[in-house]
Amino acid sequence: MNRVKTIADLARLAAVSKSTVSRALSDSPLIGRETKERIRALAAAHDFRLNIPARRLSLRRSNTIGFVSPACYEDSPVADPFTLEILGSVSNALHSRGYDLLMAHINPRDREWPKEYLISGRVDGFIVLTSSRKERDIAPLVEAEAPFIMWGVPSPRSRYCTVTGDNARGGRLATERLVATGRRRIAFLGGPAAELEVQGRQAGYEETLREAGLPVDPALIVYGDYSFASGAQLTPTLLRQAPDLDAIFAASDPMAMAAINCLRELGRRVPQDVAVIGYDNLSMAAQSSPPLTTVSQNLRLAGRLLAENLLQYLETGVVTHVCVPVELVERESA
Amino acid sequence: MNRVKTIADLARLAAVSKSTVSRALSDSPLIGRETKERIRALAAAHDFRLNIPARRLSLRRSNTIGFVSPACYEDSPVADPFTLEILGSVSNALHSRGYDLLMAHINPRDREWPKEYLISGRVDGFIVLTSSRKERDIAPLVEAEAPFIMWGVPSPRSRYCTVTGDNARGGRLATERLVATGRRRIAFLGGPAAELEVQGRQAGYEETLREAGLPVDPALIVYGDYSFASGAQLTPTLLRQAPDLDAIFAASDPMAMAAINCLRELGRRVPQDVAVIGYDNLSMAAQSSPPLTTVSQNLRLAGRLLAENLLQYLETGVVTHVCVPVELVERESA
DNA sequence: CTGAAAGCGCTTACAG
DNA sequence: CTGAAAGCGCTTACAG
Repeated sequence: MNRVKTIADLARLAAVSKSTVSRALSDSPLIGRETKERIRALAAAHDFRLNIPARRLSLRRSNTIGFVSPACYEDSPVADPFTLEILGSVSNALHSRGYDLLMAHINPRDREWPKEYLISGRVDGFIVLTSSRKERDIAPLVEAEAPFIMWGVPSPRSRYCTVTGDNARGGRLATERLVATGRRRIAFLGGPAAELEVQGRQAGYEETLREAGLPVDPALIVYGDYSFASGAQLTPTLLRQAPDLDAIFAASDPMAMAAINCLRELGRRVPQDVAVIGYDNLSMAAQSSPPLTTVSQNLRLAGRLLAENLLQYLETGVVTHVCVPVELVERESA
Repeated sequence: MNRVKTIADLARLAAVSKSTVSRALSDSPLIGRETKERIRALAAAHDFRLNIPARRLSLRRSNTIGFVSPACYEDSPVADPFTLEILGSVSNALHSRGYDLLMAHINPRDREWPKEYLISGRVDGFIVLTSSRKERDIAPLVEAEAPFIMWGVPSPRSRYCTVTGDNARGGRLATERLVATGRRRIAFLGGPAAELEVQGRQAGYEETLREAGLPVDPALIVYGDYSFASGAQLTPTLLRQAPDLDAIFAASDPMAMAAINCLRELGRRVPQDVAVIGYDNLSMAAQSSPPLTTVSQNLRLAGRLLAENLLQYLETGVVTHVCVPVELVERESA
């Protein structure tokens, strides 16, 4: 028995036309239930799969989304655990909508990459995760008029879709918890100062301090880049500038863990001497020792919204900006 | 000026046939240098890109590789930093050979996924990274006769390509370092006991102990799953079974960092009281505090070999098994 | 060196 | 409800 490779083969077996097979497989209402079932059974029996490149050519649509992240930068890939966690939920959401997920390979010095993927029909749009170098990665997309959605706070007058966390509220929740447990010298171990999400969290942090009658002390505020490395580097700085600090609100879980590590090395106990709160609730947070109290962004939902709102944009052209809710996950570090 | 979207448009502009345009763009030796340059200049001027789905249909080859990893399991995606680091180098290597990288979405309870990607022509082969559930993920691939390459030690009588690290040597290098610095009660904080790579490392560990005249003590040996979580969970066990341990050789950098964290929490200093060595030299290793001494597997090279050997297999059918060299990166934790 | 033509395997407007 | 035919945009054997 020779393999059934094309709808023509299947049509011959079923003694119908290619059109009918095509319609039966795509569940067209034009085809009678009985015919449809017969053809589908035949297809299943022969392990038949539609040829997808042919389908894409015919439909002039790739049903593929490009994932843009520093993990696939050409020169210096950045391995950020956040990327990987959100990648999983994006993949799930796209899969259930019948879309493939392509890792876009980016040369940050080149502005042609969106065209390379888009004009060539390899991708219908992009999901962009680019924590620290937003402008640089976004510009070529805007220039190429590429359909895309970004994780992060939109810049004013942006015409692209975004999904973001509620940063001001995240900053509030963390700071309120620290204030409520009696901390008075609370440090802000931030991400890049230029980022709107960092500013949002800082605003939440400062408001909460003021409401509690605590001063906002610049010596307690530093900016890093979300990485473990920057947490390890900045914690000693913080301790030097403010030896009496009794809490740290970090911009990411890796930063929080780096901070805990440094604090212990320098003889401070966590949470007794210094309470620490992270951000994102990555899988590592629950397993850290002590288990990390952290602000959860519901990355599962975030991934789904990134996928669904981009697909919706492709269909309708409607630009959406959504904000996923944020909650404090209380564990032992604060 | 209306967009130049197909080689037919370009052919009209250049006053040649579609065949000539196609050949010029694919750099065929049949075309004269002058004609070729003229056509290519025209293509560049109009931002022309070949339609890739059409090309794939015509060539009956997708020029796309599927990346299989627990990061995209349907039910419970696993965010392992190792995955992300190797993904970057795989992406680079595939890109420079003209291949796209698709994230395969896997339902581990379903054996159809390789066919779904392969028979439908979406993918020419797979790169498989599946640390802890090898058999389960490999079986459907073997069954579907899918071309693939795996990161890891091949099981006996396997007919697929592999790239692996030199585990026995990794185990030796780490243990030798610990012995040389005077440690006598060295714990093995392993990965899954059933894995050949873990057995390889353990063999290197035990041999080195014996050569140094030290006993192999079962109380010093435990098995986890490479994750930060399992490091955090098993370090107290180890300490209970062997309170006098003075070194830990961990199966991954996250495990090593979890161990350091626990040790400090329990009042042991690192490296003074207990030396710790990790595995993989992920970016976090250099930034840990103290900076982690670790066994480096050269993931850059590993990624390149995964890509190149798979492509070579697709061309020639030659099954390769290669082993990337391993070296000890000496930092401060041991 | 160049071109006309067939073919890759789908989808769908059109006709019945 | 079903089929014949055109079309999606490439590549390449064949003929010149």
